[in-house]
Amino acid sequence: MTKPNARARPSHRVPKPEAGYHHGELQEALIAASEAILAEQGAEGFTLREAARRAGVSPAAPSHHFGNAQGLLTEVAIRGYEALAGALRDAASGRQGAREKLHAQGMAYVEFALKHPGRFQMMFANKRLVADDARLAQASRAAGHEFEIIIAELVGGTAKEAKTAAAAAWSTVHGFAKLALEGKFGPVRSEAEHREIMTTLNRVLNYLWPVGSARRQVQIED
Amino acid sequence: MTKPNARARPSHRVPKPEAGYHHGELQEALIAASEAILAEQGAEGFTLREAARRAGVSPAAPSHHFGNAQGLLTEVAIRGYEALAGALRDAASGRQGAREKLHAQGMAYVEFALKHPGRFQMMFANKRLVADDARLAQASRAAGHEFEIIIAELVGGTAKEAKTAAAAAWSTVHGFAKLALEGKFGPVRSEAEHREIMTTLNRVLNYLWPVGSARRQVQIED
DNA sequence: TCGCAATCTGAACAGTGTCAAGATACGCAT
DNA sequence: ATGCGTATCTTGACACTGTTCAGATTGCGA
Repeated sequence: MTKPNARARPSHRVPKPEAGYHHGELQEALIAASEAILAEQGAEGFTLREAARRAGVSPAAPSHHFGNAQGLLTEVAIRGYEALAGALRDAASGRQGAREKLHAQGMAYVEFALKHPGRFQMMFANKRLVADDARLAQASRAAGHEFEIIIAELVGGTAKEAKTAAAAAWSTVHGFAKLALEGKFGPVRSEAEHREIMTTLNRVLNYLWPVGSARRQVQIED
Repeated sequence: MTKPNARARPSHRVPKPEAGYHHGELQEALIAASEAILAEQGAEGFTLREAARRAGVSPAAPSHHFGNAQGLLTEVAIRGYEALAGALRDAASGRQGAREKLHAQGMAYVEFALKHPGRFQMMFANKRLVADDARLAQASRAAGHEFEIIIAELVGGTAKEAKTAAAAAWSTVHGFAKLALEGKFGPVRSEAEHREIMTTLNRVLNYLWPVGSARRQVQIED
C-alpha cells in the first residue's frame, strides 16, 4: 500500500469475527451473500464486489473458489434449480390425479418466481452463467423432469406427444411468470396484488389445461 | 489524458465524415447503433459508450437527447414493440379464421424473438428501461392488443374470459420464446435448429389451442 | 448580424470485474 | 514438533462502465 495504514488489520472480515485470515467457509458465505443480494436488489443488482464485501473478504477472493462472477452465479443458479425442483415435487405430492398435480405444479412454479424474483431471473440469464456447465444443465433438466413425470401420467400418448405437452406446460407457466415479473399483468408489490396475479394464473391454467377430458389432439402437421 | 495526444482532432466523428460538430441526426444514429449492438452482442452486450462510439460521438452526447442509458434503451424498446405489433398484425392478416390467425400470431411472436434476440430481451428487461414511460407502456399494450383482437374473435365468451384467454396465449408464446432463447429446447444457432424449434412450437400450439371446437371452459373457482 | 439556446466535447469521478504478486495460515510429511 | 508446500486471501493495478459539469462549438431566430 502506498500510505501507511494506522489500523492493524484490514476492515474486511470484521462482520465475521469468528474467521481468521482464512475464512473457512467462504464458498457458502459467498453463495449466501449472493442470494441475499438477489433477494434484496434483484438480478440486475448483483455485484461480485458487493458479494465479497458481505462475506467480509476482498474483491479478488471469490476468484479462487469460483473462477469468476459467472462461476459464483452458476452455483447460485444450480441451488435455485434444486429449490425449484423441490417446490414442484412438493406441490405434486400434495394432490392426487395427474391434472390436479399439474395444476398445483404450475401454481408452485409461478409462486416460486414471484417469491424469489432475483434468483429466478438469474437462473434463466444464461449469459451471466457458465452456459455449458454440466451440473447446471443437469439441475435444470432435473427441474424440468418434475413436470415430465406428471405429464407422462396425464397424456396417455406417445413419448413425442408427452414431450410436446411438457414443453407446452413449461412454456405456459414460465411465460406467465416472466410476464408477471415484468408487470405485464399489473404490479406485484403488495400481498394483495400477488394474490390477484395468482388467481389470474388459476384461470389461465383452468383455461389451457381443463380438468377431466383426456385431451384428444389433432394430428400434428409439421 | 495524461500524456499529450499527437492527433489534431478526436478520433470520434471520423466514421461519419458528413457530420460536423453538430451531428444533426444523433437520435436516430444512436438508436440505430444500439439496435446494431443488440443484434450483434445481445442485450447484455449493450453499452452506452459503445453506442456513442458507433455514432461517432463522445460518451456524454447521448445524455442530451435521452437523459441516460435507460432513456435510449426505452426508445429502442418502443420501436421493438411497434415492430412486434406489426409482425403480429401481418401474421393475422394472412389467414382467415380466428384459430388460424392466432396460430400464425404465435408463430410470428416466437419468430420475432428468435430473429431479434437482443432486442426482444431488452423489450422485457424492465430494470434497464424507464419503467413508467407512458409511450413504452402504450407500445407494449398495443402489441398485446393484437392478440386480444383475435382472442375476442375466438372465444365467444365474456370479457373476463377473453382476458383470461389472452393472458394464456401471451404466456404460452412468451414462455416458449424465452425458454427457446435460453437454449432449453436445444441450441438455436443454425438455421436448421431454428426450424426445429419452430416445428416444436407448432406442435405446442396445436396441443394447447386445438383447431375447431369452441372450447367450453369449466367454471373458474377462484 | 448578433445573441441565445441547442448541441457536443473533455475531463473527471465512483464503481465494476479481473489479474498478477505477494502475504498469510493450514496441514501434512518427517 | 517442526518445517515446508500449497491453498487461501490481500494489495494494487488496469481497462472498462455510466454519469456529471464546465466549457467549446454551432445553428437559428430576432
